[in-house]
Amino acid sequence: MKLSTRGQYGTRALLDLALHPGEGPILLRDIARRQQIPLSYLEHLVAPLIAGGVLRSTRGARGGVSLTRPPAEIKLSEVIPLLEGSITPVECIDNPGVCDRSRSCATRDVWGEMKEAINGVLDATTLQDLAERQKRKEQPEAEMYYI
Amino acid sequence: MKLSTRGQYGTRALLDLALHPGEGPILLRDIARRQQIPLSYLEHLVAPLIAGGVLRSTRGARGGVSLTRPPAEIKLSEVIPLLEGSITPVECIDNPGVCDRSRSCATRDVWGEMKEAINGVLDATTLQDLAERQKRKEQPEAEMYYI
DNA sequence: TTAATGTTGACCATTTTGGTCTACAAATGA
DNA sequence: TCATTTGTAGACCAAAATGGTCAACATTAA
Repeated sequence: MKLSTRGQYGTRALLDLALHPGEGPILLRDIARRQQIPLSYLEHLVAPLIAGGVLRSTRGARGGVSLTRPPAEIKLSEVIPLLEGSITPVECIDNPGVCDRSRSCATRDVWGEMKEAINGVLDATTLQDLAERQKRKEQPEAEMYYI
Repeated sequence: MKLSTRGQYGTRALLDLALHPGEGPILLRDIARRQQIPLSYLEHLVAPLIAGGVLRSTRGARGGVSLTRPPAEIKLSEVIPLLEGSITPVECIDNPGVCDRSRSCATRDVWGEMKEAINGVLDATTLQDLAERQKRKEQPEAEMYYI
């Protein structure tokens, strides 16, 4: 039940973009540096995000990548499948035909509930939410003084 | 975010045992046949379940494996970690030291929520629950007549 | 036109997955 | 006691997934 580095890095890259709104295209090189992701690997991660309509790229000098929509309108439930493929814990949830037992399998029901639980978390989180949490973590003093 | 065959097969094997209560040791060979699991692979899956105190084995003629406790007292949240290792989506949840960024990483929070969501489903499901669901699936006619 | 970008695809080493096979240990029952 | 029936343990293996790197190329701004 692990998230691969594709999902982890890809999400970090998108959060990085959400933290730099209205600055025009952001260099992959800068995202890679700030998020500690190998540039040549990050290049592969942006491809499915562009294909999925989450990112737009600008080539050439002063190029880079930018979000196609405001961060508040991009949910992780949209983004993670682009990076990782379906989040289903077992193939037979999305595609019952892969197993004879699907119709009458009690364990399958549980894996279905698990998928819904995971999706619930991803669907409730936008890039805006991530960016706000991140900003809060970087100024912990502010609210601490008032406790 | 996939469950490996270890978790799938192991859970099916335990469900199989929960469906045969009070019959003494059950042959691995029979579990393997009913659950369509290669016997020589199943042998490897029972080892961690025995080590984890969920199964007891009896060697020799008339041997087999049996549950150490009533199915209602065995939750999937106990069993799945034995088969799959920790269910955490990313290592830094269980062990923050693996990543510099842990302390201030907003994405990490989301992976933590995801872990809790998954654990919630597993913790709410016992082998007894699975067995009951399974029996219901195998006699769908019964309640259908009264709808 | 050239330098600065992103794009694409080939390539690769390592790890994980999903097993098989063989030798062995223990218990039963004849 | 001995043959048979079980589970146990470990070595071994092929295939796939993971996590990259690298080089050639396409596009655009200055």
